[in-house]
Amino acid sequence: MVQTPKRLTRQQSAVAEALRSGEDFTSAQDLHARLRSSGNPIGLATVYRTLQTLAGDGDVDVLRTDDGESVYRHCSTGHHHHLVCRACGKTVEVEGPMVEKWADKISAQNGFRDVRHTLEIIGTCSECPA
Amino acid sequence: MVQTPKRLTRQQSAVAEALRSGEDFTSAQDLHARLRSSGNPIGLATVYRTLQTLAGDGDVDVLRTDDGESVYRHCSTGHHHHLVCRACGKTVEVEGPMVEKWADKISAQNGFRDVRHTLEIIGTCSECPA
DNA sequence: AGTGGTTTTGACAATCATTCTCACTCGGGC
DNA sequence: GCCCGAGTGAGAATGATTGTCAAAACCACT
Repeated sequence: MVQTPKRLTRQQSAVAEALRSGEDFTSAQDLHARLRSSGNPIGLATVYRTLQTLAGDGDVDVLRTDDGESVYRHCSTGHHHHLVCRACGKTVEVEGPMVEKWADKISAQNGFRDVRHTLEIIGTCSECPA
Repeated sequence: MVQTPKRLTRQQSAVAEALRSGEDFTSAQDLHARLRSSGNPIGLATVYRTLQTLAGDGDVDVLRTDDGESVYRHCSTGHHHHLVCRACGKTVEVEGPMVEKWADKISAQNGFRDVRHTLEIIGTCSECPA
């Protein structure tokens, strides 16, 4: 198995940087538009590719909005979940050790292996009107 | 506000029935194909519309597969979560009262209102190879 | 059973995020 | 500086979902 060389390109840095500086979840399309308008020529396909790679490496979190769009966010720390405001998009990272344990227990009880889980909580934050 | 009459059509029954008889999550496309091939003429758009309605009424559960396809499943009982086999699609419904409480608590602590959450656990079940 | 007014349907076009294609470019080891 | 394969990008392709709108079906009323 030959390990593929990992080149460091301007585009990849740009995407990673843009994600790192953003607070909230961002769609690939948005990211592309933002990079473009900030004088950073980059192809849409490249944005998608880079995001996939980053997500695969666990450097960013991915989740799907209700309308089927994938959104990305830079996430440094280990496993955690998200509390998202449906109005303004504000995101709070939360941890729930008991949830992890519960999921593991349930899985074991049903004979499931290699288990992963996703948990998202969406609501309206205190700064947004009803 | 005049309440729109709810007509009972052959197509709607067919979709509801097909969902009720199915065990696992099914995509709209699959459902459409299955209805068609079982001698039940129905339009794709109608399948989507009906599924949306059913989902809105809380008669079916919706979730998104990793590749962005919406899948539907008939779910009788109240709020619960799913343990899904990534290989064969087998689905186990599970409840987690403590998870609900945890989610509520976290939300309250962060000042969120009108909170909903989604939790899916995926793994490989005991009957599927690694 | 017939009629009318409205909802629902369905074939097809349109949309839209994402992926594919493939010729071209550039990073970096020599 | 040279080379070559990984990386890029413009546009086409894909594929699920939604919109359109004339035609069909439903139901209340006679």
